[in-house]
Amino acid sequence: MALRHAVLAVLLDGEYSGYQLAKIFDVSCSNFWYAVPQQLYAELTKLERAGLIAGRQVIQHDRPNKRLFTVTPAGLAELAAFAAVPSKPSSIREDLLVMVQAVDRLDPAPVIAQLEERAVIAAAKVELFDRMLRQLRGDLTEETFLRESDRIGPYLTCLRGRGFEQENREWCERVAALLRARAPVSS
Amino acid sequence: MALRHAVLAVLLDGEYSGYQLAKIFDVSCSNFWYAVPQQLYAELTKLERAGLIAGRQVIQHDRPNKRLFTVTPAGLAELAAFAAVPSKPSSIREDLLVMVQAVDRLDPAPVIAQLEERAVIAAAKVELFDRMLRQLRGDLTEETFLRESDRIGPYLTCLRGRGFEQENREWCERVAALLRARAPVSS
DNA sequence: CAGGAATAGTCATATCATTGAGTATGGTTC
DNA sequence: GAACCATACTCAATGATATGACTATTCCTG
Repeated sequence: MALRHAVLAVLLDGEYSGYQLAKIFDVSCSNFWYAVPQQLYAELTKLERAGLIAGRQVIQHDRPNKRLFTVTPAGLAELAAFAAVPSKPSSIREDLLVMVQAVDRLDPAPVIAQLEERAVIAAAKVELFDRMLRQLRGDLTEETFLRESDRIGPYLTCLRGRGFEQENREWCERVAALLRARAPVSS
Repeated sequence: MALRHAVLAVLLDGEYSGYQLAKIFDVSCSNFWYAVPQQLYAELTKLERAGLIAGRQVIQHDRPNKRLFTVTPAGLAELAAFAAVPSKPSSIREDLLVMVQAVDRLDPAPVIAQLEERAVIAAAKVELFDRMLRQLRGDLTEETFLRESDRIGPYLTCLRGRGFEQENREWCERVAALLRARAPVSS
């Protein structure tokens, strides 16, 4: 029952189609939730049936028609109710950490390779988030923007995503260098 | 197919019963994977049937009997195969972030309360991880331990857990303070 | 004009995860 | 001695997620 709230939260920003949502929720740029398109289309159907969002058909001539969705007052109330109940911390589940946990008893080479690859990915995401942040705050300083803008939610979640990826990158680089130094391998 | 590898990775450290594993995988101290007891018992059954772990019955007189499990050579091979295939980054899914994403259109009071609560929880986990790290490295310095010990996997994952919670704490505190400053509320 | 990419979406299925309720034993505390 | 907690584990039902295969349209490129 949480994907639905993530969808509602994103639709607060404006009308989106399932396809557009799919891009927002994609791994490459989702800073607070991830979902595949199929999940989103299914969720949109449920949300519409529940009266929490309203869809309208848009006829297009240059590409397939689409349906754009907006949050209804009932949807906003649902979000408010969601925000009112205490949430549990999300659980950590990361394959790469499992590998590092076991690395003493395994060949470290593939683990090192993955750590280095992940560090690069994390660095790219940090840069992506930096671009998103700059775009969101326009020509204001961060401080001014956060004090005065009336739409800071996406900026704040983006900050969290940036912090996570920065941490991730530093850890991956440190661990990779360490494992390399301990067991000099060719790869 | 990832819980199974997490279980194998933990069982590398020694014999454990399902009940002991359940404690290790509990939210309060799991730094790289989380699972409820029922999942673990089910997974242990599957792993034993697949020959990846071996269990032995231990008769106890002061409390119920238990079964202790160890990784078999086949299990170690399975872990090695797992570490060899590239893993996907885990997806972010955090209720609290969904709330912050939507906070501009909601009453900020309950969100602020949850952020402050979460900051306290994160701070407690940082301290817990610090204690675990100290215990793991004994009287060695971190640098010496990481260079010379032959069991650094758990230490490294613990470092990642600490970094995550530290980041989390700082973000929660900052965002809570910011939202408080923007909309002075009673709560 | 064939092939591929982008847009826009659907269906089916299998596995995974969550939740709640149980069973059983022994020790401790009030 | 009743209640409660810790150990140790099981079963069942539901809900969420992941995976793969599909349909359809239009635009752009070679």
